[in-house]
Amino acid sequence: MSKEVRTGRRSEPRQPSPHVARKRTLKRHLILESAVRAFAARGFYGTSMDDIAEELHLTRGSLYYYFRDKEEILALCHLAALEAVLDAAERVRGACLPPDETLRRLVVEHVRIQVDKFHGTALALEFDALEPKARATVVAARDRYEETLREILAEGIAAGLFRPVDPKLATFAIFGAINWIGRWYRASGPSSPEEIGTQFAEIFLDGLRAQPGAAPSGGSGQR
Amino acid sequence: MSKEVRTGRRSEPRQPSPHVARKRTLKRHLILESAVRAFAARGFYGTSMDDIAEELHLTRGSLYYYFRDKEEILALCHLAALEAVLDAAERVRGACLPPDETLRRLVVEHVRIQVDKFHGTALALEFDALEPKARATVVAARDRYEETLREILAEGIAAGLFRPVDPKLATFAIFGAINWIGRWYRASGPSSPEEIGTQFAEIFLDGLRAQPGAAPSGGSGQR
DNA sequence: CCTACCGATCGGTAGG
DNA sequence: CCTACCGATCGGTAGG
Repeated sequence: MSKEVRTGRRSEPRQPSPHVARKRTLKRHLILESAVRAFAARGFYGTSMDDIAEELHLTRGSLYYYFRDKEEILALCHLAALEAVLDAAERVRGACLPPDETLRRLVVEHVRIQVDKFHGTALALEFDALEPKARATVVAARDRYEETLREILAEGIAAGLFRPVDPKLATFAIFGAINWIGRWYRASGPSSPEEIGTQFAEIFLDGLRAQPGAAPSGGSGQR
Repeated sequence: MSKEVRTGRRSEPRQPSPHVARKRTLKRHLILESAVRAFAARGFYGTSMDDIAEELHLTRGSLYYYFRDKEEILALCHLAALEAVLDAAERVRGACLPPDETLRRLVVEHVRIQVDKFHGTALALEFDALEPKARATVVAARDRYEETLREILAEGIAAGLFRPVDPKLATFAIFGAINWIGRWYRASGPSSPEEIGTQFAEIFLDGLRAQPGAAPSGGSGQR
């Protein structure tokens, strides 16, 4: 918060009152939410600043009071999404569960965050549109998350719990399936985010093929 | 205009010579290939007609001799990709193999087509940009392909070869993983399209989890 | 007369 | 936070 200098008797222009700063932060949140919706629907280049401003009953120009430019809004959308899944990954890993259960929970959490908070398109936005510096920041956060997933897979392989797949390709497959959700998911559809996450985790963990020992249809009573 | 006056008994203006028509068809192919590359790299809205024309040493205006507008180009890119994977699906299904092997081959073929012929982004383009009629055509072809995949899954489930997953969600998972390839694949990377397709098929068919009966690391001599 | 374009510019709209 | 604009660039089309 207030770093060092008390505002003292004179209001410094750099230091708005807490009340004003809070209002500004809230508005920034609203704008980013509107932007995520628009970007998810029509992509970065297909979304105008008017699109983002419109549903907040603002005009295009006002957005530049809150954000430097369109790219900054895109970068912050990405970073918010990545922060959310990185938090989820830390929480899930903190539980110190076996790699398969860790993976299952992370997939479910990631799907839930992606769908509920980012309209299915959290990490699927085009950060190629960002200038090098902002892109580097976003890519670094994305790489941290991908690395977390690869670690979980590597641990599972080392423990003999997972087959010796290529952790990179497996990570891309999982990411792809989750990031693609935004292209087909509709809130009015038959599947809830929880059902999607649970099914996806099941497919990635156990595959489509029935276990050789399992009965085709009648329960084997294993569980 | 003098519509009624025939120019003589030969050379109808509507019917160009076969040689000229062929040249035109070839040129159209070249333009579509350029467009796919550009759309894959920067998306539909991020690509200008100049971008598409540039690498063919044409000017923007010349494209309008070959195509009505930018949307038609996007629609034809989609349809070419869908035609390719639909052909592959027909070929693979024609072999009358068990559902698991059919699925494996189709995933490998789809990945190969997607990467080699469409720069990883064959079915991942934004057809929301199309006007209703063109979009309906593209969506119909895409639905036909998705339906094919769902049928393979349903047959496998009916045969007891696949676990009773939701065929729709499983199809979306497979599509997502494949359509996401364009976001990370680089020809200079370590994995060939064939390796990617093979690994993806393996992950979807058998999952990440090691079989209960299989040895963690030492070969069981099964194969 | 037709083909395959070009140079220039149209009306609109983007980010800022 | 809006109105009034800018430099540039967009998709698309004119005449030759």
